[in-house]
Amino acid sequence: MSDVKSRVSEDRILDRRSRESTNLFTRLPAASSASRSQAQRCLQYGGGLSIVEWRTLWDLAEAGPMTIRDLASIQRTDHSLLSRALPEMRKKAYVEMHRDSRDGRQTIVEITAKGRAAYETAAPVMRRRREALRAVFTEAEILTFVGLLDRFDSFLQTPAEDLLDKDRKE
Amino acid sequence: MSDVKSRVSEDRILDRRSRESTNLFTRLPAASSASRSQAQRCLQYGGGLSIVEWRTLWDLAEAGPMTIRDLASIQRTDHSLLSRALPEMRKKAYVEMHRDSRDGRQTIVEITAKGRAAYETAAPVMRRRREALRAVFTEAEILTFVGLLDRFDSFLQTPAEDLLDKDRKE
DNA sequence: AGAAAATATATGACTTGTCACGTATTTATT
DNA sequence: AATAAATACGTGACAAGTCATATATTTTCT
Repeated sequence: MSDVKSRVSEDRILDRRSRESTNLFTRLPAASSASRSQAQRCLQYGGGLSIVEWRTLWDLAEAGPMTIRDLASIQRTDHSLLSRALPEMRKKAYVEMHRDSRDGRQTIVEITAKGRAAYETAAPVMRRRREALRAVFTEAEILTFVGLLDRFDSFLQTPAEDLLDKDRKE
Repeated sequence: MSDVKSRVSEDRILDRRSRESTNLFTRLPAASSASRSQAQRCLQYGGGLSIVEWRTLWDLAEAGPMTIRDLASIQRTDHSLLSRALPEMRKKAYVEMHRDSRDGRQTIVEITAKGRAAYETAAPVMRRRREALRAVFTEAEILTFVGLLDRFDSFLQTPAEDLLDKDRKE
């Protein structure tokens, strides 16, 4: 809808937009934001968890207690995001946290009964969403997609200096 | 690097991580964030523009003056992001803004000489980055990638209700 | 023309996410 | 054992992005 302008845009604008539509550096953030929005709306239907809360409860419910570092690694996000979200989740009694006795640096996070209840309210909604996605992409297409993302990720981990000093090879 | 743990993670954690690695809803935000970080580091080398500033100057330099709505459409982002960034850019004298005389709702944004200079400082760095990406993906692979993103995007525009009430078809 | 609907922009409140840096603890080195 | 290096986490500061809502201006409909 929003693409169809009632007023005629000038060609230079349309050209620019069309050109940018193949720019992965533009497309990925856009897709990611849209995905986040859709997830937030789904979670509204499933009890009102935030995305971070949902992901955390999901991981804990499926894989059991783990450290903040493990959660961040599974969710492919920064530990600080969890570090900030977890105290709030503990306040809501979704999780319990305690220092690891074998490694005093680590915090073990564990889901509570109330956390599991919240998870089970959201889970059917989120499962439907995943099923709906599987109706759009075949298994093979998902693997292609993921393979491209793997390669894109590894490109993104190239330090900026290496990208830019392509002449200065040692 | 961060994937290789010196301490042995339990299998349940590794299994969970591996399972989640094919979850597009996890992978896309991760790739997008990594892309943003890399861009920010590149822009540090190219004069210190923010991402929003860079995208805006790029569009204005390449396609000429346009409205906020046009910029948002090209950048596939929310207009409010631009709405907030532009006054700051005007203060830095990167852009000029004036009301459209033909449509008093619209604001026409135009690049200044100083804005163009900032653009030209950043542009070679960002061009190198795009070239580096083209060394990783063939033209055909990019098109495949973009095609998958198109389909993912259109899935994401499905309203949450439609996803969830798949039984209740009218 | 006048009322109603649509559009463009601004703004407050919020979420997700990064980075840099500090502290505590553990592991590695000498 | 003592020191150095690495690791886990917490936290401040900030960027990017969304949504809802308000306001001004056009457009459309009657």
